[in-house]
Amino acid sequence: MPDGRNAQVQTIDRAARVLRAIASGPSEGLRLVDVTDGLGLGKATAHRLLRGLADVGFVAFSETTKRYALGFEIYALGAAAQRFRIVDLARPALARLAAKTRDTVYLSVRDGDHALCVDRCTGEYPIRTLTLDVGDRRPLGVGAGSLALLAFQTEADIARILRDDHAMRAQFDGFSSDALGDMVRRSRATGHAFNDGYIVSAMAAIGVPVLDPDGRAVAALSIAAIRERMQAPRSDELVALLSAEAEELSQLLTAGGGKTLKTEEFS
Amino acid sequence: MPDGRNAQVQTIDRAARVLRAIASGPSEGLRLVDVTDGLGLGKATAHRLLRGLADVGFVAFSETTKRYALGFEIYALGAAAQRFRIVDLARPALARLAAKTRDTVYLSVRDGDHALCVDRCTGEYPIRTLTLDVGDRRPLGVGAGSLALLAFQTEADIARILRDDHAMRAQFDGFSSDALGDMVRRSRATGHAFNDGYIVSAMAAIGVPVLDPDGRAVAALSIAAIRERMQAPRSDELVALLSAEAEELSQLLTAGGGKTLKTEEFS
DNA sequence: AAAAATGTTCCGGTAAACGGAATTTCCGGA
DNA sequence: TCCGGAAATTCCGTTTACCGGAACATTTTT
Repeated sequence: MPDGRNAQVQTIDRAARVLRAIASGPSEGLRLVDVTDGLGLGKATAHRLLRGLADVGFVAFSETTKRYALGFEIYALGAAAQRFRIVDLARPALARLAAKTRDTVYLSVRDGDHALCVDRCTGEYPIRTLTLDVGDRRPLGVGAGSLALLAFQTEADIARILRDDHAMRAQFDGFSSDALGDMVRRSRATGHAFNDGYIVSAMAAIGVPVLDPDGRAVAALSIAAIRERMQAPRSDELVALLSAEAEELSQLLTAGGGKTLKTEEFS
Repeated sequence: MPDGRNAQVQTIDRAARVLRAIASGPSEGLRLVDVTDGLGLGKATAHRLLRGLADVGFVAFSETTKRYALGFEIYALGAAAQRFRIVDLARPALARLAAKTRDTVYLSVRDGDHALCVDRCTGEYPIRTLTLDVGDRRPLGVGAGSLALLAFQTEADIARILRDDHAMRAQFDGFSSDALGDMVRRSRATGHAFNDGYIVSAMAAIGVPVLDPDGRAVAALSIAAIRERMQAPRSDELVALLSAEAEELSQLLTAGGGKTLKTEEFS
């Protein structure tokens, strides 16, 4: 189940489900029945939604094949979500890290007071530690990547988050304001975050921030593995590898930041 | 006005407007009032829609700044719209062509029986010919890019389109099935489409197909200018430039096509 | 501290969505 | 070419989910 809660506005919830179904379907598109069966909607309802989505350009309908695919407007909206441009830029780095270390590598960005996992790359080591799925959120500070993000926000922000966000960390053990404050301090000192089995005891993770020119974290690279693979000599190598890629990413971001691809406006 | 008709499903129509408003707003996001004022919605209505969109991850809400920005789900959907990957791949080519020729360059893809303009790059020549906006649709065959797309579909498809789509070409002069059939034949023979003022009399355009390995057009590059700039010696150069870029793009597509970026599934 | 602007919630009326069923279109097989 | 089944589309009476004015809360400005 993607997100537990559902439906403040029924139509939006359903439309979103439809779009996700189409997105995860074959590239030639879905037929009406595929949507109805997949989502348990009535034919009439699904049809009405699809037509509505087609009217606004979110899906494209092929008269000849009777199939629905994602439309250009969705692509254009996605391209306008500049905050996530880093996913494209970082993908090669993730792939390199996963290949070199054989472990699982994550990319997270800040989303409000949460860390949002926006990409993941799996290495070929046989024991996999898939703690996070793409799209998952964690309170800032909980997890290596999340901690790296938190530790390199502004001091004021960190203070506020430590103070106010206690509730959203309640379900995790060992993330009281004080404990987390210590972790933040250590992370700032060393330049990287270390999660030694705080969440899942058999595994550990390292996170490093991707900094903007002001030294604020705009993203975090992290790597997770079973604890045996995160011990002394290897962990240092991993920190070095991550830091190097993060540094390179920072430069890519500031370099490419200026010449923001300006797709012509609609509206 | 983006698309003339509106509202099969009111909520979807409104939600789409909201998303577009956010997309074309500042990157720090829009406030509730910005949305209400911009779209003429009531406060309660806009608020409900925004919350619904936030619930499904289409917008992200910052508690601290009270601003709404595009959410990760929209980005993920956009990235899943593989058909439009070509836009990113082609952008450098468009930029090069616009710089070299100083004219306006377009990228179009087939969308049903229409050509859909998916990107545009403006050269610095003082007389600009902005016939197409990004997002605009033209019946297949009407316009240089559109004609290039049509001419390199399968023979059966071309025949059907010539036969059946007369109605959608009615508002354009000189695009009867016979006339268009001739244009198609000429385009197939020469490898490029030429539009010598058929639509707007003072201007002309050249289009070339971007072919897949089977020789089917998946996109078209086109360039438009006032007719004076589209005469004999220069037009040949333009055809050569366009063809070269189109060829390169074809190879990029087939090369990059295999290793499709597989972002992990949500479900 | 008051005032203005913005954000959030409430709630009854009603338009808009719902969905079962009828109709039409499409497609594969004989 | 015709037929039968599956899918797509439309119809329409029912009802629910959305609407939006207004009250309330919060934030920002003066």
